[in-house]
Amino acid sequence: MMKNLYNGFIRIHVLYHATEEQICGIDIIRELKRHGYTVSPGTIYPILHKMNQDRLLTNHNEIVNGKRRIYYRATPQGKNVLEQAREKIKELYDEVILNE
Amino acid sequence: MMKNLYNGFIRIHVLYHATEEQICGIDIIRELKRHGYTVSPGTIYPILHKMNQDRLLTNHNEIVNGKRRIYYRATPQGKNVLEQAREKIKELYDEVILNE
DNA sequence: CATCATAATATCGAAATTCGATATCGGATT
DNA sequence: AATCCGATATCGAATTTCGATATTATGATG
Repeated sequence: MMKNLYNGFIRIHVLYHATEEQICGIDIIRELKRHGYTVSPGTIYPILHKMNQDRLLTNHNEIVNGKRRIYYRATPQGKNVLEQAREKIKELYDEVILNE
Repeated sequence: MMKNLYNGFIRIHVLYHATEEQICGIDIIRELKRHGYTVSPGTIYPILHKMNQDRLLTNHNEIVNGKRRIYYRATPQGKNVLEQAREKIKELYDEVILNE
């Protein structure tokens, strides 16, 4: 049950990083691991595809070290969704952390 | 897509309130509305049942104003899950809010 | 004591999502 | 052109989602 407590968290992390810099699937898996989330390729790629399809992320190909990578960046719409998410995070924080 | 960004947030709010006081479905719908989340009965009751079944919440009946209410409180396990969630929230906050 | 009104909860079920497992792709090296 | 391997794509059974709808339980009414 409590696995999917954090699905939204993961998406927000992705959106945030895609705002700061261009990211690819492998980068994100590593980045999320740093945050304590272990996500497999079968998890992250469908997320990226969905967010791309929903116009929250754009993508372009690059060759790095002889390997093809698909880099993603947040679109204006993606940034907008992130901004809304920030409000929700602040509120959750105020309620659950500051009142503890 | 972005509706289910906040599913986890809603569950955490529920868990938090169930730690502070006893809550019933109707209370939660009102409380979540206060936080900007509009959830219907068809959404909240399955959530409560699931969390109850997963031993994060206990329940007991009460008659209030001639109506039966099922009140929920967080179990020790539920409080534990909330505690873990707090860590994740802090981390998300540090990353997404403080670095903005 | 039936019946109604209503607050609160329960259930349904088609559609969407989840994610580990597995397959595929594409460039480099030899 | 064969092979390797980092990176991405796909599969699909199981689970989740949530608006719509039904049911329940209690007090009030006649």
